[in-house]
Amino acid sequence: MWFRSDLRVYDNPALMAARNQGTTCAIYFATPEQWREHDWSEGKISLVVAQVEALSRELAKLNIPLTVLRVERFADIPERLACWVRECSVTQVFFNYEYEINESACADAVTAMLHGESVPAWGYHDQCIIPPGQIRTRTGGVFKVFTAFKKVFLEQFPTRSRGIFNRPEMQHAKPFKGNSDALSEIPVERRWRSLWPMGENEAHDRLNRFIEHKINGYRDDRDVPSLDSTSALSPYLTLGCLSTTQCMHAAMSANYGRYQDGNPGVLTWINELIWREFYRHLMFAFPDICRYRPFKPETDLLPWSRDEALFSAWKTGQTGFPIVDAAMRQLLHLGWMHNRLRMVTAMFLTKDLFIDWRWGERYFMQMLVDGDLASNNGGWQWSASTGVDAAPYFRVFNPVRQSERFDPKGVFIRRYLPELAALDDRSIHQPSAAQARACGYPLPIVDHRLAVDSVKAHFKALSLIDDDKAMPTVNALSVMG
DNA sequence: AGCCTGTTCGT
DNA sequence: CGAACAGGC
Ligand SMILES: Cc1cc2nc3c(=O)[nH]c(=O)nc-3n(C[C@H](O)[C@H](O)[C@H](O)COP(=O)(O)OP(=O)(O)OC[C@H]3O[C@@H](n4cnc5c(N)ncnc54)[C@H](O)[C@@H]3O)c2cc1C
Repeated sequence: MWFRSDLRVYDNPALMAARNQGTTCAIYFATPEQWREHDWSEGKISLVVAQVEALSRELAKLNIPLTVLRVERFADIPERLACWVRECSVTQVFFNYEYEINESACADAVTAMLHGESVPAWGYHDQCIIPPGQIRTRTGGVFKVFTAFKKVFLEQFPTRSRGIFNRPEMQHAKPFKGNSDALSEIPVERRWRSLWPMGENEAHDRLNRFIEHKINGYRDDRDVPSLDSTSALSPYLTLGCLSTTQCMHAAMSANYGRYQDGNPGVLTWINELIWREFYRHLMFAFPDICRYRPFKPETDLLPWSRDEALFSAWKTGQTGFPIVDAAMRQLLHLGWMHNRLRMVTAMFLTKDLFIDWRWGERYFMQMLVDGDLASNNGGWQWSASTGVDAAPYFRVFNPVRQSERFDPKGVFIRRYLPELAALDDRSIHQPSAAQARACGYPLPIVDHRLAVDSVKAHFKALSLIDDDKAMPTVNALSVMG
């Protein structure tokens, strides 16, 4: 069994298939250089190391030895894997598919290399509730609108989704001794492990606690960051400590097994799981997502700003907009940010500062413990209005309005911006110049109104190009300035 | 899962 | 003078 971002023994299709074929051993490749190239955060790397350690203990209980090898890049994997296969006399290899281009190319190269050794390699779909590519429009196309995708997803859920797999049965004896020493060479930070304790049991506990205590209120509370009312399961899902299939079934169990009607909290949470599913299916269909291409190609013509000073103020939480700054400091502190605030901060970067969404996408990836290409790219292209089913360009968030709506008493702002704690509930969303000075807090780095007017003009110029195909692109752009 | 502005109707 | 709604971006 070749493990990647599917670091669990429960509900693991490839592991189950391997075990059904006979005596099983497991391997994991730590690829620090590749992780760096993929902008994995320090936190995510620390957590993956912790999770592989935890996995090796879980596998040991089943008498399945785990070997951890360190190579720099994916390109080194096929040969090392083939070597290991020979050494251990492995006759078949099992793995779960990943849909990012480099990950899937790596699995293809592994399959080809092993084929040369007459060792078959079998891939399984584990990341999606319904395997990508299976949800189709009537004409066989790919859904680009979420609500349409969701409708068909729910219709086909009973027939196209797999059931949950149990943990495989214990083997009578370990074929050989495992070795995860290579993990100790990877530098990790303690902080992340205490913020996000790893282990499959931990993930299950958190899922159960969420279902027991929070899912009923999820519809009404999910948008209020100070309530901590969401599951915070995303880091566990990203590493594969838990599958979305397990989440789906857990949610249904709190709703008499139903997924289309009943408990509104459950239905809203399932809706979010389907967003994750939607973005993964899209990445499978459009792998160009991994090449920093926007869904709407014409938006590449927008004259995005390259202002490093503004970008830096955003990154460090010094924009002078309290809700934005509190959110960015939550990201720095936890390696995680509430969904509402991801939208607010992404919208602020791309619309108020008019900075290229790819800068933000990359920075999020470098900071998040739940960094996931499909969801992150989906979220950024939604916010930047460059995506399929994205926010229309004119539907711009006002950061102060968002703050008043979703943090009315400033509880969240005070948590991350203690320097503003003394301000009253009304002005904390938008301190006056005098208040800001007194608190040692920056003045707003942009005029929201002006910024919004200008960004709308840029997008409108684009739609002119789009409407009038006869007009050469370059001319339209130079007219716009 | 938007926000602003203007209008109309009621108090 | 506020709520409710419509329309534009
Ligand atoms: C700009 C931006 C960037 C994002 N980057 C990431 C990312 O790198 N990794 C990531 O996992 N999510 C990302 N998201 C989606 C979402 O913000 C997080 O999944 C969510 O905040 C995680 O918190 P939670 O586990 O408490 O979510 P819950 O509210 O408990 O939802 C449960 C699960 O559903 C999925 N989910 C929820 N909302 C979304 C969504 N909007 N899109 C896709 N999946 C969703 C997640 O897997 C989440 O763990 C991003 C969203 C935006 C707007």
